[in-house]
Amino acid sequence: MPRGNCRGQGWWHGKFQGCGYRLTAGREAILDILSKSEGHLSAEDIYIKVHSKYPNVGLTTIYRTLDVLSNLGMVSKLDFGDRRARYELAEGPKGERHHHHLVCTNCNKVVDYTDFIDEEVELLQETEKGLGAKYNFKITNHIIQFYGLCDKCSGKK
Amino acid sequence: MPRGNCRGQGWWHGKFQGCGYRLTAGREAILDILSKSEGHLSAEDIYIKVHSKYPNVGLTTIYRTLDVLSNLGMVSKLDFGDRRARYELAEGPKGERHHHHLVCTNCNKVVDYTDFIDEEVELLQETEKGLGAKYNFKITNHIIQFYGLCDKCSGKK
DNA sequence: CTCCTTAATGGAAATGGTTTCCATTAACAA
DNA sequence: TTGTTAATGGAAACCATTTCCATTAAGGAG
Repeated sequence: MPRGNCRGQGWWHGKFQGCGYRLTAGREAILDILSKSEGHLSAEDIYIKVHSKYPNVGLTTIYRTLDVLSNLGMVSKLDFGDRRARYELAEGPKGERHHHHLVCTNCNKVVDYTDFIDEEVELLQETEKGLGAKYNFKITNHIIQFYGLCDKCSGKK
Repeated sequence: MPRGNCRGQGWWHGKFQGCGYRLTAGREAILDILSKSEGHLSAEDIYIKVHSKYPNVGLTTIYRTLDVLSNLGMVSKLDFGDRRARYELAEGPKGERHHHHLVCTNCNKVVDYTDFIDEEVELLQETEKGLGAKYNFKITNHIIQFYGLCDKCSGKK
């Protein structure tokens, strides 16, 4: 029962119902936390933050909701190599804070960069459109990441 | 002891020693399998293939070697959402078979695409150079993935 | 507003890919 | 050939994530 092929324009209050999802306290709590937090939160990070405000929301719901949001394209699920998924709000393609990631494969340090984003976004939108048409995909999200060694780690022998 | 900041040009026979890594039968076996296989292999896939030829290579070594190769930028570690890492040889940035991925978030189907790759590669190389300089990263690898619903999955309600 | 269908929930238990441990082996520089 | 130490493999541990299932509640129908 994939319902991710439903893409609204506005913000989530309407987005959910329009897609057949129910709007619950837990889901609102998670979106609330996500929109107020900077950085790349793990499911547990989110659980702790949500739990302090809504103690009756369980970890399982966190995972389930993040999965839904991810499928809807509202949240990006990221892997920085530290053995747990990280999540962040996916702004619209022209969103102000749109960025990609630079990851150190040694210490797992992550740099959010916004340089070159404009050119990237332009190309990605074309690519997305072209790929969607050619392969019949309804694309909701994308990920770009560069991997390497950061300043400190590349110095060490 | 990060040694990934060592990037040779040639192929792996020399690449290893130059970086201080030892060239062992297991490592050769894994590279051999990887270079002869199409597709996105899991650690276990590789283990099975390697094991049939070199029965004394253990799964642990597979993981360790893939990690080394990944840090060297010779192998890309991928996440398609099926709960296990996938690996493939990372050709040079201008390699013939260079491609990126389109992933269905419902059935985990993966499409390798090469469309738009030229433009992408060009932009990515500039970006890589710029980012490397600005943030002092020695970049060895990158990943681009589009997520959405494939033909079949977007039809279902 | 009330009823009813069924999506959503949460806590506990299970899962399983990946890592850790450690004694043993072997790569390769001297 | 020898010595140093990286590399190995098998078993056990790890732990993020999923599955189970009985219970709750969202929201459309009347």
